[in-house]
Amino acid sequence: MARGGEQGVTPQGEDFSAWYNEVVAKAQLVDRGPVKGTMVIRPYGYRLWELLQSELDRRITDTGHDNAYFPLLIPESYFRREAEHIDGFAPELAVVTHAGGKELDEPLVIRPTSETIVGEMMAKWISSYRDLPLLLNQWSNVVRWELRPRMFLRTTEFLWQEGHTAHASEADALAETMLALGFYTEVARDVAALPVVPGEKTPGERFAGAARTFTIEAMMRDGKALQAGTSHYMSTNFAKAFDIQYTSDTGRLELCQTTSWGMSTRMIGAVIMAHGDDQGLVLPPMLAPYQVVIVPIGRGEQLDPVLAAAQVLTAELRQAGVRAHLDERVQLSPGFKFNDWELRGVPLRLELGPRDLTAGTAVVAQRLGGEGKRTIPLASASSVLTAMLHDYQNFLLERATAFRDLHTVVVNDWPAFQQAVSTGWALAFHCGDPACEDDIKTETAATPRCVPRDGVAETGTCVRCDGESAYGQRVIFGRAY
RNA sequence: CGGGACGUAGCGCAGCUUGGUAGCGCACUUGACUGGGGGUCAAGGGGUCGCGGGUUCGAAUCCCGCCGUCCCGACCA
Repeated sequence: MARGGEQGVTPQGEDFSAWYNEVVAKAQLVDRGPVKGTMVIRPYGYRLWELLQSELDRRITDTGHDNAYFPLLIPESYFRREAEHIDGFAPELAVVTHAGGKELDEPLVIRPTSETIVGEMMAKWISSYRDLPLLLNQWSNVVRWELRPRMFLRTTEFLWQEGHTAHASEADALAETMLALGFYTEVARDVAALPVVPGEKTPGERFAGAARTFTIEAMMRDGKALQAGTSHYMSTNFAKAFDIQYTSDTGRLELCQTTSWGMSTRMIGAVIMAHGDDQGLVLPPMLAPYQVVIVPIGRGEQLDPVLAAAQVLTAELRQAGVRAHLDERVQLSPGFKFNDWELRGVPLRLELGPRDLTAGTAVVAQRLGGEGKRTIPLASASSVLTAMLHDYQNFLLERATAFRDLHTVVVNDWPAFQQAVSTGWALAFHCGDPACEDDIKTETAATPRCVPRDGVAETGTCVRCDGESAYGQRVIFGRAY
């Protein structure tokens, strides 16, 4: 077992699922709920979501979006108005048929997403081009009755942010779609230390009812892909279904162009699977509920001055903007606490004992990537730790980027493709035929993850069927969660 | 809904082949010693062995049925 500071390894293959479930439970992020696929998010796990939420919400509201709240229960008839939307969501809807002691005249759907009810209200709120753009966002919970739930990645109920906007022109709506994709790319990279690849979904992977679907794809430590955020351009599909219209400056009645975009608690699963190792969770400082944990050491009368100094230090660090936590649990040994906090992903640990106190120092250990333990002067603790947290955040991003690049292979033939998607991603030409996508999935379990946004314009023949490349560039294929 | 595994203390498991009235580790309680990498010793508390039926003097163990969970697929943020 690796000690703090050493490079951790993550179990591979079949052991990866077991490892993931164990980490989620041992780090005390969640418990299983009584209903299959639901999770009780514990305080430590919820704090991760809060920190992610605040970073994302700032970017959303700073760009002119307003938070609002729409009802959890949606009349079933709303879903029927957009044909593709209902087709896509029907199998996973949870429906309330009884309430108030009797059967309802019309069943109520527990929202799986809010396009329909937001669309209904947008139609009432928009009448002139002067009302556009309408930029709304909602923080909410949604329910989707998934066949195979998995903590954070695919729970029956999950928390998310859903943006819904209406625009006058296609160009404005597309710009909005890309703006949201940019929020996600930035939050993933700068907050979660995930080097995601933004790009467009192929037609077969599009959101039900969307004209174009964009995604950010993250690579997990077993080489699989995870869609960590998504942004949709709806064209006038929902505007037609819900009569979202405006009178233009030339007096003509026009349909709005709408968008929707979301990021969910799945992001926490991505962080666990992209950074974690056999010692447990690895958290980037920006997301860590506790960035520094102070473990006081000593017994009996020796402990009192240590505790007093630790309390002063904790206050100082908090003053300096560091999320510091003093572990005052008397019944546990220091060694136990070291392991406990490593398991829970805390970036830095500060050991403070009688020997340090007389020397005016403390011992720092970094969860990953450091050079073992380091002794620092107490007087400069806050500046040293702040710098270390900054470096550690960058280190995790660089490490994840190197991992992703190492497991992404440019391929031109089928054997190389099969090899690449068995351990990571393949960059390959594809014909765009859904039947060919299905064939590839049957053979390798890999699906097209996205057409990368920053891809190089290139042409070639399909890696599977030798047909003409459909996207003018290479497509990322990989197995996915 | 297919394919596989498993249900025994709060958690993780052994016992089942070859029936004899339940055990181990962790956790919990009390005390002492301890405390710089998951402490030691001592004493304790806690279980309708998933549910129902059958065979038997006797079932956690053998037989039949049911229920549930997890993993691999199909659905998906």
